[in-house]
Amino acid sequence: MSVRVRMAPSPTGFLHIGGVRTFLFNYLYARGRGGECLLRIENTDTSREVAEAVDQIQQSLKWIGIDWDGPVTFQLDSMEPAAAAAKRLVDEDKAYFDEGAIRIRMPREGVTAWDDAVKGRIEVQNSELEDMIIVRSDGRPIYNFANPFEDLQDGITHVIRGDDHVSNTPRQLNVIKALGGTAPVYAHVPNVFGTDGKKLSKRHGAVSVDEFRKSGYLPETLLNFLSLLGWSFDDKTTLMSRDELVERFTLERVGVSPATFDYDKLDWMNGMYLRALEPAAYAQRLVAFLHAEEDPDWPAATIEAAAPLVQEKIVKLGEFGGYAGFLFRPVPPPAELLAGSAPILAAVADGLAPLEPFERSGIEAVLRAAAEALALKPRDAFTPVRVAITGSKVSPGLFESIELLGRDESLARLRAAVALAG
RNA sequence: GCCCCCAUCGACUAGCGGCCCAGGUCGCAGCCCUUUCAAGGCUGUAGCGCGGGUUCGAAUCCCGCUGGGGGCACCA
Repeated sequence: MSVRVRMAPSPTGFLHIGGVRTFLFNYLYARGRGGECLLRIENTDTSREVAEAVDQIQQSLKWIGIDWDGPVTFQLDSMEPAAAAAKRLVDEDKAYFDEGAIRIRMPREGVTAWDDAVKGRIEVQNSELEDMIIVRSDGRPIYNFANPFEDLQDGITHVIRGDDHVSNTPRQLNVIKALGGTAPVYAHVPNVFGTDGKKLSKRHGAVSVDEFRKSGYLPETLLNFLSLLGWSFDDKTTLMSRDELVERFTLERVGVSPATFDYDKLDWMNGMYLRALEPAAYAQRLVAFLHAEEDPDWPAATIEAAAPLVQEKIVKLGEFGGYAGFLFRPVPPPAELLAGSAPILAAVADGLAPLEPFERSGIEAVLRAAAEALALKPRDAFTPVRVAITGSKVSPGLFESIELLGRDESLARLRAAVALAG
């Protein structure tokens, strides 16, 4: 039997990162076994909001690197056939009308059980199960009926979903039984929490794929990080590409207890991926990101030139502006950081004015000579220069920054700083 | 209230009866390197929720407790 799974997002706007983690497990499981991965939208209407959300969901999934097979399907489209199936159950006396709604007969004795691919065997006393409404009095099927009905229709072999569906499972199992179908394998993966042990939400930080993208996380980071939430390959491996994940993922190694989303570790990992990029690829991604999220007018050539200066330093592409924004706009230095440093600033300006060629090594020589002449430690001498040039005590390498800024602008900033330093 | 699930360093986890006075990664602290910040290198920090069993031996198995989470809709 070949594997077929489905990802079933609700079209509620943005794609939640916790949901993506669940989809990822579906995706990895199917792809690792040559199976199929379907995308089924669990919509209850066809409003414009839904259409937009569906669009968003697909874009987010594609961006992060999760693809699917066949056309996107919609739960709403199977409402009719599901209702018809419910009527058939009534004809077979497996269900009955109750005040206009249809209820399914649940077994009265014994247990309903299944071997969960993640949690192991789970049993529920049938006495706990009530005859559940499967179709409303207005004719619309209920989720707990429509969902397993569709899984049957779609030939789903493995239902990999969130922990919160565990208690729905015995009901759905009985629906499937009534419909005469074979139950898929169920795998309930643990939830993802925020740092306070509560469901991951906005107040913990970014939660939608879109937010992560806009902050400058790489899709490969998110994919790798998400895979490690509730799953591990072994006791040592942390960094894995999508192909490696596909090859290594198994449901057996999915954990049973909930995981906490650790933003610090995500940042670390993104830094790892960012630094591992070839300089050219890094520059290219940086340009695309900045033009889309920061300022489309920043010259690509300047960004590319600045890329190597920040690659080792920033952990998210969105941090670029904070480090290298001084290359694109004036940055008035805080006067208090320049107090008493007029001599070194002036000496550096005088030294740089005639420098030829205006390059890193020469610039460094000028700065070091100026520091030595004034008997200043490099650290003490360079700080005011850094502040004058970049507007901050924290910046990319000073010499490279000056070279990139160019002689005219550098001298202008240094001389303005001399005036400020008094 | 009833039902189900879960429980290893602050976080993600390895561990599936002896290899563990518990290993890796993030974080944190210190040191080195150093023009700032990072990166990198080194060292360190910290954990099997509690109580009973079973066993020659338990983080690993069983029971109870406590603590989390989820569910009990003509919601999805």
